[in-house]
Order: sequence, then structure tokens, then C-alpha cells
Amino acid sequence: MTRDHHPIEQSGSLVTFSIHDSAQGRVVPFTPLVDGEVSIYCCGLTVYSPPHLGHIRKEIVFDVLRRWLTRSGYRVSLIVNVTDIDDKILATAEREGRPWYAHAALNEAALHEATAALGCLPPTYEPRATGHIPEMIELIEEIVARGHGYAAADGSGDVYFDVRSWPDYGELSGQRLEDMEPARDADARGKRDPRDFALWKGYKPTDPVTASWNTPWGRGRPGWHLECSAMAGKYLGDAFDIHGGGLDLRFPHHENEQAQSRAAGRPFAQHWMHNAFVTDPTGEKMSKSLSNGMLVSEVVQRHDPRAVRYYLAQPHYRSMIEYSEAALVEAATALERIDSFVARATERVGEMPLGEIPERFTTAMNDDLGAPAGAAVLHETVKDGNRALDADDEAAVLRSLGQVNAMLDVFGLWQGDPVWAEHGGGTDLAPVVDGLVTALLDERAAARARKDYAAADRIRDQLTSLGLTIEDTPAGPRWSR
RNA sequence: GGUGGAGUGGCCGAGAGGCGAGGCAACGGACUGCAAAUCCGUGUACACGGGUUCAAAUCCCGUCUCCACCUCCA
Repeated sequence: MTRDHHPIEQSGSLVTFSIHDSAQGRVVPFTPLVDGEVSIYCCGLTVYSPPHLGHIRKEIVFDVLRRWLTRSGYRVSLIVNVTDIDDKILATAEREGRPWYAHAALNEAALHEATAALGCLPPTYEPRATGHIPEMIELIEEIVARGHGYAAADGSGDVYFDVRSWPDYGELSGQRLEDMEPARDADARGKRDPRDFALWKGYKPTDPVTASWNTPWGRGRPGWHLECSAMAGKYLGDAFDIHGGGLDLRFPHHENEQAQSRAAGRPFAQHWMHNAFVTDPTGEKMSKSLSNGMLVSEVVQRHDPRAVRYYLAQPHYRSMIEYSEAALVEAATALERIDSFVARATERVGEMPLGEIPERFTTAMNDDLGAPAGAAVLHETVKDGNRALDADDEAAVLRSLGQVNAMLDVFGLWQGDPVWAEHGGGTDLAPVVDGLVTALLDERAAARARKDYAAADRIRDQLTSLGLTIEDTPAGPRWSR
């Protein structure tokens, strides 16, 4: 595997990875702050509910980004936080009658189950908001000391960011302060401007005491935006390369993160990447509240998890995916075609090589993660490989197979990837099944030999009705699934 | 009111001035006992109306429809 070469040396010329920087609204060449390393902070989930298809798309998008940059020779640090304290967690936990932290832990476990099921590598580190209160307090102190934050005048214990003290406020989302809809926040709660946002939220008697921490401004809990700034700073430093997240976080979350971090004197993210949504079957954004069979745990009951991953990874990350069950089935069929080539080619050459990545695939992925164009190259390579298989050109089969595996690996779909290894559990019946099916196929072969096609077809129909596919190849019958 | 995005063949889904990405489905052919798989072949697609250009899905103007954000939503 040639994974360690430095990108600069790749094919003798400078590698030109470009990304769409949402802050600039265009695709720009990417140059990391530290040569050969990429630092990425990606807003994780607020764990008040199990993840649905839309949530998991973000995990897959950034997993593919990370795999691609790693494959390109970079050392990648991917920090994905878990927001384990916020209004919705408190509210949902109370409604469901369990402590907020237990509720968060439960849904964090569901998140991990979902990411593992869909083959996402664990991030470099996954900090929890509640584990970083000291870092948050430090950050607030810096902001206040520089005159961009203030404790609420009403003595509530709230601490706000003063948006009017920060001229660049609105820069990231391309909005001007005066155009913004004034917050529909009826009670100003001691704010200087209705658009000021909370850095820290003072303790309210309706909150559980366990959801509060002591600070120089009194007891309370962190504001959502502040958490991310503090965690990004701790693990990636004052400046880092890429900040990612869902499109809906661009404003206010990311705008606020950037404002408060820079107001504290930290350069913060150099580039912003935002992935688009998965819409629900009515064409609207999938919301957390309606769980109409879109939870990851439900979808993987209906479909092969690798097919689900393919379905979410193949469209461009900035395009909306209009979810439909039919489209998912279609994606599964397309992946089956690839898998079927891999299976037959692997049988032929007797190994699972991870080969070179075709140039066109590299070009596609370097252009703002052009997954669709990359997938097209993948399919064309499968076709090449199938032709080679038909032509008995073993060298060409080996080459195509290596390329296909390498491209699958970038998408996190390579079957040799440990993320797809079966996690044990129960007796492995595979050899038994294999033996039984082989015995039946032998019987069918005998029937065919004596031209008793009725008997032969009966056996095949029987196996087909069990969900197996029987193919007669020049090398004899093979069965799958 | 402000900001951003989208409308592509039966379906999904790229592209962004000239040679029809790719997949799924369909049809024809090869192969097969029949199939399956595979290969070969088959498509006058770019919301609508104007315009610019030798050439427009791609640029400009206008219209319609949809979506997102401006509410602690990936």
C-alpha cells in the first residue's frame, strides 16, 4: 500500500486539493497550516435523540473527507464533539423521566452504534461538552476581558456576547446585522442587543442542579456555541484548517463560534465546509422530531448498511438528497454490481489487492470531494474489470480489482476494511450453509448432466426462494448472498 | 424583510459555453438447456419566456415553482 507518500510528491506535481469554503462561497485551493497535516473540527450531534439518516450523512461526508486526505498522504486530526448538555436534552430527558446525563449517554451510545454500523472510523478524538467547562470559562474570560462579552444586567447569571462590539459579525453567513430579523426573544433578559447570544446561561431553579457548574458569574451551564469554540481550541489550537458541519449550523452556530473565538484573539478556522441535508419523503428537511422509519437503526434493518453508506456517500456532499426508498434500493443494486465484480475477480486472482487509484478518480476527489465523478470512474473500472474477466486477462483483472478496492476504500466501502468485519456473536454457520448449498448444487449438476432440467430448475428455484442467487459460470456454478 | 441554494431523460444523480458523467429501469443482440451474471448496442434530458454567441443545460434579463437559514436543528 502506498499510503505514506507526501502529497507534494504525488505524480511529481503539486497536489491540488480544493474545497468549497462556505465563508468565501467558492471553491478554493487548500493549503494546510502545517505542511502535511490537516486539522478538522466537525460539529457533532446534540445527543437528545437517536440519529436519523440526515444526521449520519454528516458523519459519512467527513469520514470520506478524512479517508481521502489520509490516502493523499496527510496526517489528519478529526475532532468531532458530542454536545451532551443543552435545552433539548434537558427537556427530552425530563419528558422521558430519566436524568439528563443518562439520557445523553443513551443517545450517544445510539450514535456510536449508527456510525459503527455504517463503517465510519472513530474520530481522532470525540470530546464531550460537559468535560470542558474549565476551558469554556477561560474562553469567556478572554472574551469579556477584551470587551466583547458581558454579564447580563438583570443578575440572571447569563453572560452574553456583544455582537455590536464585533464589526465582523455576520461575515461567515454573509449577513449584515441590520438586516437580521430581531430575535423573537420577547424578554431581553438583560441583553444589550436582542441579537446578543448566550456564552453562559445562568442557573434557573427549573434546571436540575446536576446540570450546573460554578463560575465567576455564578452557577449555570454553557451556551451551545461556546462549547465548540472551547473544544476546538483545546484539541486543535487557536488556528486550525477546516471546520465542518451541517448547512443549518452556518448561522447562528458557526457564525457565533467564529465571532467569539476571534473576539478572544484566536484566528480559528481557516475554511468552513457545510454538508447538505437529507430530506424526508415529502421533500422537506428531516427533522429530529418525526421518526418515520428514518432512524439509522431502522434503515439498516431494511437495507444492507454498506448500501446505505453508498447511498449517502455517492451524491455530492453539497447537494440535497431527496430521500426515497426506491432510490436506496437502486443504490443497493448499483453496489451489488460492484460487489459482484469484486467477488468474481477475487476468486479468479485469489487475493484482495488494494491497488492504485486511477488518476481521474484523484482529480474528481481533489475537486471539492467530487464523489459522483469518482463513483463514475469506479463504475467504469468495474466495467473494465468485467471485460478482462470475460477475456480471461488475469493481469488486467488484477489491476482493475486493485483499483476498484482502492476507490471503495476511499468511500469506506472496501470489504477488506476492518470496519466491516463481523463482530462475532453466536456460532458461525457459514461453513455449514456453504456445505449444504454445495451439496444441492452438486445434485443439480448431476441432473443437468443427465438433461433432467426440470429437476435441476427445481433445485435452483428452491435456492432462489431462499434468497440465494445461482449463476452458472464457465468455472462451474457459484452462489451468492 | 434579509441571505443562500435548487428545478437535468422513465427514475436517481453529475456537469457548468462546443464533443450525451455514471448508475437504476426498459428494449434489442451475444452467451446459456432455460436463466442469472457479464459484455455489445439503443436516448433528439436540461422549469418557462426572451436575449448574447458561429455555438447555451451552462452566460445575461425576466417569470414560475421548491428548499434552507435569519428560532440552541446534521
